[in-house]
Formats: sequence, structure tokens, C-alpha cells
Amino acid sequence: MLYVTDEDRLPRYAQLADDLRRQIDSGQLAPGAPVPSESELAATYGMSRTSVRNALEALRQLGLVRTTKGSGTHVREQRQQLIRRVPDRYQWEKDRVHLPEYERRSAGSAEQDTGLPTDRFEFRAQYDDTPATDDLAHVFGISPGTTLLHRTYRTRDRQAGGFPIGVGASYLVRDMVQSNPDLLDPTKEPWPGGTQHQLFTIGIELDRIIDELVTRPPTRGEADALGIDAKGTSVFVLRKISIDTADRVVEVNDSVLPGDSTKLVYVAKLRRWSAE
Amino acid sequence: MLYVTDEDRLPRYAQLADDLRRQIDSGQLAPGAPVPSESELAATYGMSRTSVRNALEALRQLGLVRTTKGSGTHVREQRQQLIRRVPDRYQWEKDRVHLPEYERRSAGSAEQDTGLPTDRFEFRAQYDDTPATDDLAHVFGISPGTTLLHRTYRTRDRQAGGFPIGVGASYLVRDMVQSNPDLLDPTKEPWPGGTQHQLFTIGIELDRIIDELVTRPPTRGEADALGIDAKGTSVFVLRKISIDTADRVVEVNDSVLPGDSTKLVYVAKLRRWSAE
DNA sequence: GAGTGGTCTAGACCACTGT
DNA sequence: CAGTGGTCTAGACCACTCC
Repeated sequence: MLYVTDEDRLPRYAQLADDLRRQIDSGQLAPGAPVPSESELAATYGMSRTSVRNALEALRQLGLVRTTKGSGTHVREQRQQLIRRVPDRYQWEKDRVHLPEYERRSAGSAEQDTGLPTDRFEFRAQYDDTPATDDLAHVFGISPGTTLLHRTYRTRDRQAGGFPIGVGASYLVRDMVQSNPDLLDPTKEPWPGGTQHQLFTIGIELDRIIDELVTRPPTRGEADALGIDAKGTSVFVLRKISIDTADRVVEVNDSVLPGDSTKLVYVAKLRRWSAE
Repeated sequence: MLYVTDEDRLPRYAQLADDLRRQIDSGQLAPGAPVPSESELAATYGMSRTSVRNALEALRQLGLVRTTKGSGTHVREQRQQLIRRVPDRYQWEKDRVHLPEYERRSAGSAEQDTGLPTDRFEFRAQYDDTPATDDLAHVFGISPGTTLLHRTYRTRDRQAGGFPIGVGASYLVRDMVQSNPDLLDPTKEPWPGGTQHQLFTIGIELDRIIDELVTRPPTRGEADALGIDAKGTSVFVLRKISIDTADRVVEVNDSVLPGDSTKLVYVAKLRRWSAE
């Protein structure tokens, strides 16, 4: 065996965590049900509240429970959310750019970024200008401080009771896009055909899209927006970089997704040997 | 502004965390340097060791420091490791299957799974048989308990002083692969041409490869193997599912990557409009 | 107002690391 | 061996939620 999985010498908090985990897995503690309060657990298990907190912290990191100040700890309702992000989707969106608007309407830009059907979404956007940070300037290959059009948005799942799916931000170089005033107008959202059609209206064709993925703990603001714990859980950060046929970076799109309830899926379709 | 970033009422542990973070960012605490001990910090900042631990926990989650029992807390050396996982790579590997062995040798299966050059790798594999768990049986579409060929491996970065890049496991249905005894022989690793050529030797052609990505806290064993903290940090779990032209799942490959030092990159190349 | 979790203190013993 | 972090105790005050 590679690893020891003894329960010989597990610390007490880990034993309590295992115990509660079994109760959740078995349904003894049903989804939505309250976990006994910290002081109650401390009393019944005969340990200090510090140890109890240590145990609950582990369960939070596993995404099994959610803690709200003043209200207590509850078993989480939904577990894992599937988010498709098939590279084919980018091609699909590109192919649709030349279609008339009424055909483009059947899917919005929200769908493009998450791969979930539009009718299941609540999508909210907000526009403003912002100077490029060093980080963004480096990605765009422009000078720090250059004015960017900054579009922030958040999406919620209507079917799951308004459960937040993600928050994000899109950046465009303002000088590049202002030739079409509609692109600066938030009331035009959701734009039929998505970002690629927006770029098409100013004469831009995409060559490739790069997805960069990292995971890290959420900021306090992200934790609030996503309804996850500020400590314990982690988030996916997905940076989508769109590059046009002149090799310019034309859009950068950062999405923050709750790590404990998101699964990302990429499909790579392969050519047949016989077709070579 | 969307989020408040006040320092008005930050708890004391968060203030200490911010303070240390600034020292690390500014280079005052250089990579590899020891962070003062917990009791020392408690004394100099006039707070309890509990609060100090709370602060260090936050820095661990950010991947800025690494704590070793008995030895202390140190500023982490390397930060972010780039791992390419271009869908094109799968196609590239597929195209090479028909090449003679001496041409296939220039890249091994290790490269396929991580996208890093072979000469930078230490790659270790180990083979055994294992009955299919419910989870794996479901993915393969077989009965639980069916014998699987189980190949575990771990990779390290030679250039970064043996820094662990990932641990993982590959599963094949034993009945499907045993017609070629070489596939059951660990001494044949690394196999020139990678998994796709291994499958080719038993008459299997892949149609598509699906990557599924989740993030979660590491198990204790994973934390040991990857050299990360068992608490605080999170890992990427990448499940690569290979599907052949008969729509059978022929290989499942689980990789565990340290979340605080891994960046995953997917590139989607788009067809030109003019070429339509 | 009663109960909850968030923060914090001032101790303690242990296993482990380095010398 | 001395010093480190891991675990643990038995308290305390606060802001917050719910009734």
C-alpha cells in the first residue's frame, strides 16, 4: 500500500468529521437539515468547541455543509453542478456569426460562457470603464492604464432556486470597440450571438480561444456573491482569452466559479484515421 | 464598486495575514525564507497563538507559505506551474500512432498527460489489478467488480528540484487489453507513443477524449505525495476519459494536481470564415 | 432576547525536526 | 536536546439571525 489509512491515531476533530460525514452520506443528516450547534456537539462528544470547529471546517472544505453566522450550519442542498465548456461551442458560436439576428437569438452570450441553456439563467451585466492593471496590460500587450471597457456580470440558476453559478468580468480595449456605440450600451445585453458576433460588428475575426484555469480561495466579496464560505472552500478562476486572426488579444474574460459545486468538462474530438 | 475592501474592521488575524503577505510580495520575506515561528509572531504582534495560526492558515490557502511539522513555516519557492493540455495534443498523439517506433520515442506517455517535455520529467509507474468501484464501473459502463488494470504513477519536475507535479492513476478493462501481454508489463514504460498507441496495438481507435475537472481538498495521502498542506490548500482532479470509435469507454485516467501551483491551459483553434 | 457562529485568550501536552 | 507546529482545553465577548 502506498498510503496509511489507519483510524488508529486520527485526531479527535477528524473522528468527529468522519462521523458527521457518514451521517450525511447515509442520509441520517438530510440535505438542508441543520447540523447540531457547535456547543451542542462539544457537549455530546465531550470535546472543546475549538475541536468541533476544526471538524466543521473540514466538512466545509469538502462542500458538505454550509455555515451562516447567527443561523448555524446546514447540510448543503445541491452538490455538483455540471458546466460544459466544449471547445466545439466556440466554433459553433463562430459559425453562427453570419446568421441573421432572429436565428442568433436562440442563444445568448451567457450560454457561451457557461454552456447552460439560456432559459435556465438569470444573467445580469453592468458596464464601466477601467484603466488596465499590470496583469491585464500584460495579457493584452498594451500599456498599463489604457482604458478598458469593463463588463461585470453574475449568473444564477433559476431552476435551482436562484443558486449563484458564477461571477465574472469581461475586458475589451475601448479604443478597439468604440466604433460601434452599441457595444458600450449595457441595455443591448444579452447580445444575440454572443461576444464573437459583437467583435464581428467591428471587423474582428477570432483565430483561437485560450482557457486558463487556476484554483484559489475566494475573496470575501466573491464568497458573498457566490454564497460560499469565505474560508474553507475554493473557487475556479477561468480566464478566457480571445485572439483574432492578426494575433491580437481582443477580449479577456474572467469567470469565478464555486469550486465545491462546479465540474468543468472539455471534449476533444479526434479525426478518424480512415479519413486521413 | 462591487465589493468593499475596507480595512476598517478586519479581524486581527486578517491584519497579520495582510502584513505578512505584503512582506512576501515586497521580497522582505524572500522565497525559501523562514517565517518567524508562531510563538514569536504571537509575542511580537501581541496576540494569541490561535490568532497567529489563523493568519498562517490563510497564507497557506493562498499558496504563499508552506508549513512542515517540527521544522516551521517557509515562504514557498515556486509559485505557479504551467501545464498545457491542448486538445491538439490528443490529435497530435493520434496522428503519430502509425509512425515507426524510433519516431514515436521522442515523446512518452508522460508528456501526453501533462504537456511538459519528457526530459524534464521523472516518471514512475506501478501496475496492479483492481476490481472496479461503483464509480469507475459507472463510467466504463461495466459491472462493479470487473477486473481493471490499474496503473499508478507520479511525476516530478527535475528542473525544479524534484518538485512533485502530480500523482495519478490510469484504468483499463483487463479483458480488453490482455490480448497484448506487453500492456501488462510495467517495465515497458514509458511506452513510445503513449496510451493511444498502446490501445492501437489491440485494435482500438479513439473517437474523442473528455476531460472532467473538479477541485477539492486533498486526502492526507495526496497531500504527502504532492508536498502540500493537508489542510488549507486544494487540488485539481482531472479525469480523462477516452472513448473509442465504437463509443466504448476504453481508458479512464485520474490525475491529482496541486491547486496552488498548477495552471491548466486549453486552446481551442477556430476555423477561418474564408475557408468555409 | 435567546441562540448561533466568529473571534480571541492563555494556557497545555504531544510528535516531529534539526543539531 | 531545544524548538517547531499539531492538537486540545475552558473559558470569554461580540455581531448576527430568528422569533
